[in-house]
Amino acid sequence: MMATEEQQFLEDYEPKEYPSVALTVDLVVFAVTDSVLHAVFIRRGGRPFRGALALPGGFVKPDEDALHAAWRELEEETGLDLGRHRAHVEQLATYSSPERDPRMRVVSVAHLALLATDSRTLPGLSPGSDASAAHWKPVHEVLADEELAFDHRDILTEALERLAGKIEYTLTAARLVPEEFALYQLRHVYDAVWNSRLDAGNFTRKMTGALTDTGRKVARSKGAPATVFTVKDEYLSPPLVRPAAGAHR
Amino acid sequence: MMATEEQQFLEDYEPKEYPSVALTVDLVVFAVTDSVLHAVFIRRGGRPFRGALALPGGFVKPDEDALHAAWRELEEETGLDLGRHRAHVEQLATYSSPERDPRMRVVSVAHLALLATDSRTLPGLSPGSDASAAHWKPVHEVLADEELAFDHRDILTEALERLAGKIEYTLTAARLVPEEFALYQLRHVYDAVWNSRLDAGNFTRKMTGALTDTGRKVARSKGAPATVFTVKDEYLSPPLVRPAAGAHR
DNA sequence: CGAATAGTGTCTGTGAGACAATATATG
DNA sequence: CATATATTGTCTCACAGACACTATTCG
Repeated sequence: MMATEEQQFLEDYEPKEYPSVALTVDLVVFAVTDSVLHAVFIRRGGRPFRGALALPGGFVKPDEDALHAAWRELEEETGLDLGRHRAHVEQLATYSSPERDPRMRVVSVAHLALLATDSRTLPGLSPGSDASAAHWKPVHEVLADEELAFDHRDILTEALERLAGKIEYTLTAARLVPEEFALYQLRHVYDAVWNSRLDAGNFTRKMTGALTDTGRKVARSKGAPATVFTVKDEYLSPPLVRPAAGAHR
Repeated sequence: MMATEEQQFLEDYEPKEYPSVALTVDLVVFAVTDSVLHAVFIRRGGRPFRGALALPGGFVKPDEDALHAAWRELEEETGLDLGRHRAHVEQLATYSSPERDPRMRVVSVAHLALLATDSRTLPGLSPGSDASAAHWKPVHEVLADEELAFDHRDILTEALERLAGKIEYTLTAARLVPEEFALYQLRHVYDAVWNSRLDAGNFTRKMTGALTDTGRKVARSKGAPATVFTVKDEYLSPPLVRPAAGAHR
């Protein structure tokens, strides 16, 4: 029996010495303040790509899967208290070019992380031992002006496109806003991600179907008080349509 | 300088002995015949999961990325002449649970592959050295009746959902028919994937905007001859909406 | 009061979906 | 001619988007 299994093993995995790689996760951590989409970056101190911006990340440990590693790194690298920020983490894509890290073969499973904010202040990054100066930066400015290490520009771009697409047909945008929120907060998330100015009236009508009215109101600096909502349905039907700016790739 | 780099290396990659994994690709290969969606499976001869169906796959080599490995395995495991079938391959997701293969730590990057058919015959699988009895099976029947090895049921389900979602707003369905095709062929793809019966008239009107009329016609066994089209736009605007059956998840 | 904002009302155009009508092929 | 299919036409309903309007609050 044992011999059979061993034989079978060899049959399935022909090469006795199979290739092995180092497995990491990279994180695109998004949050929105004042209608501006921000992400967490780390300024690289050493080679390669010294001085460039990089995404937080780290190794996947032997006893965890990639998603678990992403959550752990999110906590370690950013020093965030994730319970307070109702984080959402999902897998994006895997980057496996043999040349993506000049030092060694590193395959990275990129993840998208969304943190809730009150629309005024970004989650505080209290640098832990790992966190070498992790800080928030406006995503669109970074993409326009900054050099990004490794293939992190590709990862960031893909993360942005994923988010922009996903909020069309889901209430994923609510992950970037407190559990109880006013419609203007949610609308600002859409504006930040889509670089748009959605009509407040139409937005109200289309969203309220998927939301629960708490009955409470919240005062703004000026104007009428806004109703406080919570999410009822995770999916939007019919979907919201992204206005012209780059709708198709 | 050399010392600095070494020092920096250690700074970035703290653990001297970083964890390593075996990296593989798994393939979900789809094709459509007579309005039925099929996929390629391999009946497992040995443990674990003896007798269960598995997806084709294999190791990612040291000098290639996952997508390249997927193309290579598609050729090797199925013995297909890919040029003839205008294959489309894209990354799906990465499966990294430490227990997904009881023998060792294997991380797999799942890929979706689409093969074009003339709607009558499936691409012939000429088993190469690797291909231990790879064969086509109807996807919905397999999901209903068969045991699937490892986490391949999850992978297959995710592939199906990805395809079903993607053909809503792209002409990805055209990857499953010849380069020049009649509308009924394309419609049969939608019916196979969505398990639907789309109205032929409405389908014609919505599709023709994204297609180029070749001017030629093709005769059917009965009825009027159908116009032959090619793809003009890769994206559908406005998108096609999937009818009720399982629209949301 | 004036300015700003929330939420509703209204109108118009587009298009989806159901189905009829017409044209074209086979046997 | 009977039947099957492609393609176009027609009608109705839903809704998106633009924008006006009302209500509510702050200074």
